Amino acid sequence: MKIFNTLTRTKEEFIPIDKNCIKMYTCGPTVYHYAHIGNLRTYIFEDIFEKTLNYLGYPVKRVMNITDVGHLSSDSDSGEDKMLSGAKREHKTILEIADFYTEAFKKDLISLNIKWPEIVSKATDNIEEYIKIITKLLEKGYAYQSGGNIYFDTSKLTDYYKLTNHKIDEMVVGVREGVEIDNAKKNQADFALWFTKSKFENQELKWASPWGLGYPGWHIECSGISMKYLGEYLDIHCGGVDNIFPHHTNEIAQSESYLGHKWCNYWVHGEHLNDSTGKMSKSKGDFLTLSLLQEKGYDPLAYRFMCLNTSYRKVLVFTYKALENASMAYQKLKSKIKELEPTGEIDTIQYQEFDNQFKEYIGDDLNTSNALTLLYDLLKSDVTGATKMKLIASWDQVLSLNLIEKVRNIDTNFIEEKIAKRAIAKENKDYTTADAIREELEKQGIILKDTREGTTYIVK
RNA sequence: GGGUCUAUAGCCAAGUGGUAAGGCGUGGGACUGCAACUCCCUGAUGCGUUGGUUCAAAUCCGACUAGGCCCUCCA
Repeated sequence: MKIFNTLTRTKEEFIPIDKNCIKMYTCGPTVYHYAHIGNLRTYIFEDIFEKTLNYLGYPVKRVMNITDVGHLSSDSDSGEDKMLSGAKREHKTILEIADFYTEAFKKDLISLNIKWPEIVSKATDNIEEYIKIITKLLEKGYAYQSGGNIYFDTSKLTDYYKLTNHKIDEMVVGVREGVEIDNAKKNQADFALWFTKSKFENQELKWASPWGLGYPGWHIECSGISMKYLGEYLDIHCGGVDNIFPHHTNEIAQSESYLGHKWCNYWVHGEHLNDSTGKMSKSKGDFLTLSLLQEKGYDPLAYRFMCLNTSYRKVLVFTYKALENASMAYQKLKSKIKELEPTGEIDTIQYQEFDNQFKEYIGDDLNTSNALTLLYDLLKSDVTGATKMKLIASWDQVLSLNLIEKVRNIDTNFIEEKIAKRAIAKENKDYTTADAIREELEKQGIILKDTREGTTYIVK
């Protein structure tokens, strides 16, 4: 398959280290609040990526972290810890906050048919791993102690900015408001690996380390967890585009300095979901959660469908009009599929042709848009119903849109009786009764359809 | 200021040199007691503007315009 690699900024042929076990790491959430649907777009993309690899015959070992400590709102020793501010906001302990929002996140993923990664590990469960790495970085001279903290020395690297092409001399310090200059750092670009002195009085979580009681920096967490579970060589590392700098840049710096060789071959980033004013954030405007969309009557999978209609590498602007559009399209697609009957034999030649085309599309940098178009082409084609249904069921392993739902058990006698009663009412031109029966059944998800040959029904 | 990405019909969007996929919506029709569902028909001489390369450009190159994102919070 082909995939766009941020490292080279080109679409590359994917060459696995071991085709029998693809090693994939995806950055997980900081569980200090609900996820908004923009956050979730990234997990939809990663889910499609993992399932595409599976569909093309590659088993995947995927690891994801849960950040429950150390994520400051600034990377110098300033700003507030996100977890801490979440706890303060809700008058709970950090552990309570972490557990609560981890569960909420899990529910969101289930609603969106996103597979829970094989290994999910909490930042706080791997402290010894970070200490091991930091110790070695100090030994090798890539890190230094200053002002009570341990920092990574970015001046030791010549290719620190290889992921972004940033030019150090052109960088503007403090573009964002509220960024404080940390005087303990040797270079402005240096980042903290371990904090021992904390400004926060209530810093609940601290661990013993060779440098004193403290807690890890944010970036070390992903390197530590990744190397612990996936070893020294990684095939794929994913995340949202916002992670390219500084998070992934720093991960590369510390991991490769620690290992002494190249760490990860493919860096793949999902673009953001914006609103009409630009980037979506939890602090500004509507805080769009999945449950809010559900309250408004939208199926979470309609949102998944909306994401799949375009490329993961393009900014998607969220509007209710766009969601409405996707929702209608998704419902229509499902009802079309519902009317399929598994008639005829499975035409193996046609099956292969369609399936190969599908693989070509999703294998082309996850072109889900073309994959969906192929689905419409299939529905319109003259292949047998049995072939169509088998293909759709198979493709849905990747698309995960519940395209083929199990028909629930229904009392056919009951429906037939109602239809008969309604027919009599219609004979007598008693449309009030006829419409009442139609409505009654509709409430139970049974849609009547009057045709020349009589009344039939479909079950929703 | 530097980096990076984007611009295709009312909306979402594919397209990577061979003459503009697909979906939603709109309008028309079939079906219906009326509907809903479904089905059929219906859209860009045109791909931000402008030069250039080429037999051929939405696709390649230059300039310009508009906008997004990053430059130590984020997915």
